[in-house]
Amino acid sequence: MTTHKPLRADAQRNREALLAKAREVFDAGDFFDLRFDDFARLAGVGTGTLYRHFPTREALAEAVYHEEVATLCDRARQLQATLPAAEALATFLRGMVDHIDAHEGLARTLATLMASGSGTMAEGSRALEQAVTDLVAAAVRDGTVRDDVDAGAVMMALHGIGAAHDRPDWRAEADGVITLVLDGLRRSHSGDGQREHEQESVVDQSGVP
Amino acid sequence: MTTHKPLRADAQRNREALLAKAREVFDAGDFFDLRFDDFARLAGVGTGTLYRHFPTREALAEAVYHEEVATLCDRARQLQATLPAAEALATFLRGMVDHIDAHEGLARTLATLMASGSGTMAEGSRALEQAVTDLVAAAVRDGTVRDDVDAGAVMMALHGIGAAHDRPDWRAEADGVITLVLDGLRRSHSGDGQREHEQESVVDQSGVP
DNA sequence: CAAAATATGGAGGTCATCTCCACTTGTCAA
DNA sequence: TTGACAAGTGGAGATGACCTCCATATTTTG
Repeated sequence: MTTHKPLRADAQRNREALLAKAREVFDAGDFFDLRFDDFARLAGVGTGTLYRHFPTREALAEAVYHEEVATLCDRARQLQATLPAAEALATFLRGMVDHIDAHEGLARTLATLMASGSGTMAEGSRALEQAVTDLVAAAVRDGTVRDDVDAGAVMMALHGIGAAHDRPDWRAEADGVITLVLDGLRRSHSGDGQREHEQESVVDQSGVP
Repeated sequence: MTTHKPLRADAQRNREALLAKAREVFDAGDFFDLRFDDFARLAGVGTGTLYRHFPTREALAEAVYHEEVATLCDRARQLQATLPAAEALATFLRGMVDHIDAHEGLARTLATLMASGSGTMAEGSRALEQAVTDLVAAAVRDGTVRDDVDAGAVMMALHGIGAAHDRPDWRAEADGVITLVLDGLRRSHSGDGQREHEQESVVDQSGVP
């Protein structure tokens, strides 16, 4: 499952070198300030080789992203197995912030790619999303979390956290978002009948009058 | 204040044409699929003229963004003047989603710019942020909203909504985020002593083991 | 109206991206 | 081991987007 095509020993080595260098450059946050050709040199391979292994910047990013996501998913599963659902969710989300904080360069890179990319790294994201969905679902099942808000909303909030890395006091605000989300997720505040987000059309909405 | 430099009649006209076309292209979402040179043609001016008025894509985007933001800020002030604080905040946030929904192309464009840009449109964003901050502050003052979470967190969540425009059921999830944020903002759920986001160090955090 | 100031536009320089193919390296059967 | 075929390599150069520059055109002013 890890290797879907039998690569030649040679090719395998180059691919590895590329990925290793990519991780390095990602973490430094220099990914977009670097000519793609130069990146090949940096990794010690020719331009052609780089392009054969990873046809685009995005393809390379996705490959790196994959491992990153795998780590996070493992953590999610581990937490889910050892803590009460609500706590597992909370811990995971808090940990997520730590993680993004620790790998700012990577977060920046990914945010950029997600925003501009046309649905790239969809697969990698899907895995992470599944993990979050599972955590939320478990918490819903044991009654500590409301069931009328999709887990996707949580993903969206996380997305915002990752994308806004450059705000002056990112850390405090990121923690704030998590706090809001977690408290917002708690089961019904005013008794029981929590009305859906009905949205009564507000005022005039058209941008230009 | 609107015109800080006396432009020649001629120049003024071209600037206008550029902006008009820009708004159009933005809303269509084609902004990044278009050669910048071609955009000049499209607006009926020469390349040089385009570059003189807007040295970069970002500069052009910011100009468009400005008007957009002004509209939203007006709405915020208007709501704040006519509704109770909590309701004004809620209505504004819900309206924000409608607005982004209605101008998806623009939202997409802006998200891209915010993510990749190096702090561009900081000024435009600041105005919007101020509006949100004011709305939150008012609600805090009248006791309907907690005071231990920065308004910046709300901005961050909004950012996430704008940046994730391409998710399959964006609308439902966006509404979900707003719901979570609003409920999360309600003053203390469990009595009074709402503990700060303390963050007890979770598990192993280093990306690579 | 003439001259000075201001603005125009597009031809062409510069530079990152990506393709292509003559050559090297690895693999496998005899 | 060896030969021969497949798989992979790398970098020269085509491509095309971005931006600059300046001879020309348009406004404004005295």
